[in-house]
Amino acid sequence: MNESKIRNMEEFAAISGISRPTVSKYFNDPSSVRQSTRVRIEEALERYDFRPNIFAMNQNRRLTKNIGIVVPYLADPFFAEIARNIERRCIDAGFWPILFSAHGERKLENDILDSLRSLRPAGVLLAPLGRASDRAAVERFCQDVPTILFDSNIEGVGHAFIGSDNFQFVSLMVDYLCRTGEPPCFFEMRTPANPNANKRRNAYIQAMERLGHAPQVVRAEGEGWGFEEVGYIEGLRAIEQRLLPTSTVLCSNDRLAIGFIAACYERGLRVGRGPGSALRVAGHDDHPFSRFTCPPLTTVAQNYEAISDRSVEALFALIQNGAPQGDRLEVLFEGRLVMRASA
Amino acid sequence: MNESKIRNMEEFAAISGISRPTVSKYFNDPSSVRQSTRVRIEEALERYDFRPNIFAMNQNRRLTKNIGIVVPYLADPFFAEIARNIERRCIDAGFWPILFSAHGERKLENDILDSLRSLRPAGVLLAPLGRASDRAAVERFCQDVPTILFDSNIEGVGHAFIGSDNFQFVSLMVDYLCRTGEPPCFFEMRTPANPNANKRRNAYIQAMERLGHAPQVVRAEGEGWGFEEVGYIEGLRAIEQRLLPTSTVLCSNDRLAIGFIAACYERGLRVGRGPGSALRVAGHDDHPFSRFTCPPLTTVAQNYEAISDRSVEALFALIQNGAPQGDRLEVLFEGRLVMRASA
DNA sequence: ATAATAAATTCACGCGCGTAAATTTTCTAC
DNA sequence: GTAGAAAATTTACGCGCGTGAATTTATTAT
Repeated sequence: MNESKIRNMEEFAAISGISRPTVSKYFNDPSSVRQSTRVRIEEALERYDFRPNIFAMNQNRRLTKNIGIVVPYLADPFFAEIARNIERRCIDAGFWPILFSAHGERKLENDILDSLRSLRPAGVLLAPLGRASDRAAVERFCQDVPTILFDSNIEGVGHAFIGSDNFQFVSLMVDYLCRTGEPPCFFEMRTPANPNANKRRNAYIQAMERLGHAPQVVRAEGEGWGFEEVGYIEGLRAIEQRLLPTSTVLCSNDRLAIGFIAACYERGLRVGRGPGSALRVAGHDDHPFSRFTCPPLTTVAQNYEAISDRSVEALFALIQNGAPQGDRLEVLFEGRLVMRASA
Repeated sequence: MNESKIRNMEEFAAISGISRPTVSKYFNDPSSVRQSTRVRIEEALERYDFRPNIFAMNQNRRLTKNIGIVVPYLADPFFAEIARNIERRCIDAGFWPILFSAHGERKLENDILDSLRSLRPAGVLLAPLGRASDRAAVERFCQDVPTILFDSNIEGVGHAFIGSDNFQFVSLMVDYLCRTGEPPCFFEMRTPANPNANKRRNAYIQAMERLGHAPQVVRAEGEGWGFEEVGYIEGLRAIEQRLLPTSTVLCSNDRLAIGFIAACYERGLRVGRGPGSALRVAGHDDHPFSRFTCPPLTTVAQNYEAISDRSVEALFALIQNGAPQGDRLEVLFEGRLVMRASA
């Protein structure tokens, strides 16, 4: 490879014997130029490895190839995994994904939306904070930028929502738990950050009533995104103060369950479904760490890949075709029961 | 606030009654203009909320305000936490951090460096993959872009390295374990992805010999960044095949230990330091999840904040003063023993 | 071979801002 | 009040590329 002293597209066009506008066309869509031209450009490309200046490109294009990915809390491996999937799809489609985390903070989420706006992205995939989100701000943003919401819904905001069917998740698990033992109580945070939590509680109540059992919700105090910590602290308290009405505990999500199991262990309560076990514990999400709790956590698995794939797909459609004609798209994926040793 | 129909700096300069070049100066450094001018600009800014076009800014500036942050594996909450700290510092200093994860893949790391180059960043904070990194590629990159390596060192590459003192980590733990019970064997991956692992093994051997014990290394098979999985699978195998020469196991890192503890639990081996415990298990790093294993994991805590702070500090110095005169800076922070129930 | 069509090229302008040089205004000190 | 310094302004150019209109060249059909 010749040393690349190519400074701009002008020079590159010169040495490859093609006009600059044609080269420009090539970089925006290689298939838009004649085959013979394309070959010549690509040959020159191998010898000189030139890349157009991103800033100049983005300045002049009506729409950039940027795609924003916003998650509420990146220290949660669940979002890291989803972000990874999404990133890959975007890159494969020739886009430039940029990842942001709100780190659980409302102000940061708003700042991110502001930054994103000035990046003039082709589209944005947004998993909002939920309750902590600034609904008005998100709404304004979605009016300016094609945005798909995922994981956590804000009713009526954004051009589509892709997530999980929380009702199906919870009834699946409640059915299973009732079928195999004592009906569960429901362990959740009193003021959950995520709107999915509310859906899950309601689904729990509904499922229990359907089966003819009395629903019993145990509420943990605590704020923020340190769910394991809350599950642990409040698990200890629940055990000590005998707040658990049953010996089967269905946690609103796996991270709470991870903390709760740690509390059980510390208090010498054996978790599991076998004889000699004091307590059954289950969760939702199939968090990456759920396989490594002691005992491994029985849970309902989110369909990570389906969610990320479908979100990206919806965004691409939105970018190409503009806002859809009909209603706001909502896709909810079903979960899969993952039976492990904890319940 | 008046509706912002401001389309560019020209218009904004006009309505605020200041010349465009002066406004430009203001945005590059508000303190570089006269106080009275600054006030006038900021008043206009409140009424019209104009923001300069990022792409046009970056195109013409010698150096952008972008700072690249590259981590090897974002699904590891350790890196998510560090990234968060770094992001915040950069924003506070008026920079624009952009986060990338190599997701454990060499090709992706190289791609990221390529992308980063075209972003013309003021500087980059890079936690390389380690063994899987393309040394030559990273080296070339560091020659073009001011780069600080952190967490994982590549000898001689980059303008500085900020990390942890693995020797101190391990001797701290070995001392503790020997002082309070049987000397530990060392559980690690046979071909660790991270160069820190090699340092830790050597440190273990050295520490044991210093104390007059025979070092015993147990090697786990397995590749990649799914450390918990490896720890679990190989933990099961080690227990079944009675490969553990002692009843105290020092894991190379916490994620391995998390998997190992899960294996112990499954095999009915009680982990802990009390009577009735079959095995003591310890790790290194104080991974965010280590507090929630069963039992909670005894470990050596990385100084997350010191590492991220010092890295950012070193990068800013590098950006301002250019390459330093003397040797490549290497800063190693000491760890803190965190005694929990597992050992 | 010629006409009709498609692709490539040339030409020209614009995007929004950085920045340097020259000039004017404002500030500071005496 | 004036000289000198400092800040602001004016002027002018350039960054690297997108893009549209007009023109030329290449391709395909007749």
